[in-house]
Amino acid sequence: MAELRPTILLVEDEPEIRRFLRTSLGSEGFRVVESATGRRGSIDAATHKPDVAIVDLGLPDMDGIAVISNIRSWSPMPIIVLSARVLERGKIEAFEAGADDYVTKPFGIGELVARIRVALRHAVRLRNGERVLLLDDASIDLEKRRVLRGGAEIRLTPIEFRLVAVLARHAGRVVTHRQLLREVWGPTHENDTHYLRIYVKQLRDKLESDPANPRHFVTELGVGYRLELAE
Amino acid sequence: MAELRPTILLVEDEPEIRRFLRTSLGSEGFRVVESATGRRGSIDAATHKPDVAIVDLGLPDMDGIAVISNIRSWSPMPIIVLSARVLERGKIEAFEAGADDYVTKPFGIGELVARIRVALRHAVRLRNGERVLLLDDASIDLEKRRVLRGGAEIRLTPIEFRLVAVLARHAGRVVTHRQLLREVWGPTHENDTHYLRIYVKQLRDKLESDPANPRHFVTELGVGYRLELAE
DNA sequence: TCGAACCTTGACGGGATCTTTACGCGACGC
DNA sequence: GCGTCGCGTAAAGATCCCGTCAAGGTTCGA
Repeated sequence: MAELRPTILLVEDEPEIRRFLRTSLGSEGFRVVESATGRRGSIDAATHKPDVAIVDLGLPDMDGIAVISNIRSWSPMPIIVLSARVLERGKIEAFEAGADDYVTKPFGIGELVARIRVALRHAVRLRNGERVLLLDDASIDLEKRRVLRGGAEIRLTPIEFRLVAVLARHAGRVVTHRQLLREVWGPTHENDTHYLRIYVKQLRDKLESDPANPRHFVTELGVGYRLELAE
Repeated sequence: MAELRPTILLVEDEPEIRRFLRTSLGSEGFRVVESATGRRGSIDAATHKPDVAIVDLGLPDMDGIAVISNIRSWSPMPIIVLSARVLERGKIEAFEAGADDYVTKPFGIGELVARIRVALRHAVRLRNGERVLLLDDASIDLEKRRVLRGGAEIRLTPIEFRLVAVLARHAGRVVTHRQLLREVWGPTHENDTHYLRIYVKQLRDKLESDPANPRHFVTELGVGYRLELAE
């Protein structure tokens, strides 16, 4: 019969961390497949088709970024990055390569499990290719290009709409400043992160129930923004 | 007596898919007319005057795009495209040829039925079997090319009529400037957005109860126009 | 041949939208 | 404690887009 537990691929070279995660995640009800190198990780991702991949950035043979790009070239599976570096530009590179989330060592197992659960939820949503996004308070119909909030229609300007559209396409995943700017304003404005602050605020004002404490348009400090949909 | 069930023309070469859709759509209350080739499809569209046409893009004898152009040259009937290609190219071409909606294989029958219903809802069938669009104040008969308002007939010029027809086919969703210009004036006038302003105003003057505050011919700033039908 | 209906073209004003500039705040490192 | 960096906020200026009016120009039928 089919395996019911979600499968997690763990690409990590340090044996102690592997052992630690094997037992912790196992007791949380996950099935764990381990790869000690980037090369094996890329292969195991294809053969085991895990529900989530956890990739350490500090791999010996192959850069973790390469593993991410590799997986992302053929699969939309959620990828969570594990890294010791705190404010490294590796973080941004990881997101641009297609990572979904990022956990810095040392990390609490509770935090990691929570992020895995979030990633699994998103994956389910992605599979039905929903074209109507639900926020707590509002709904966004990408096809009809319409936004409703409490029954009333909200007007979005062209740029505002393009911005939600890009964020929505990567819903639940961080989109870097550069990516957003490139897709909305074009490659010539890749450095005008200022625009983002302005327009994200406008979207919050229009779509968040409490714009001062955004629950959906989440800022990832130093990296970019993430659109979190309703449960 | 007249057939009450909506008629659907299915232009599809693969027998299994035809059989699958014949039974599924039949049990949903539709009458299905089948054409195995593009050539026959173009003919059947004219003879059976279906309420909706479903066209597969991967036809053997004649490209599905050609079938769409063919139908669109003489009828505003809703056309839903069926295609295995994930590629954007075919999609865009289909829309530019005049398709109204797009479903990619493999598709759920539920999704297809929903889209058929949407396409049908745009036109209301009257007692005598005619299909007309209802605005608060006026009614538009696309087949007979007649517009009534408060019992009296309103004259639309050829271009005005083509413009409502295109908007009506996509009722409820935005149609871009480019698309409108291409379908009404032809590809050589894709940039003359000025025409649209003029003719949209004329349509508003003729069909809106308060032309200064249009409720049906809605402008989407920087994007295009949208026709909003009565509830 | 003439006129009416229709389509095209140009000009202008107002408003929505985008861009630019400025400032406050908290986190962080020195 | 101080300066820097990234972010949020606010508001003014510039720009773009749309609606409107009106004057040619063309087509078509009377």
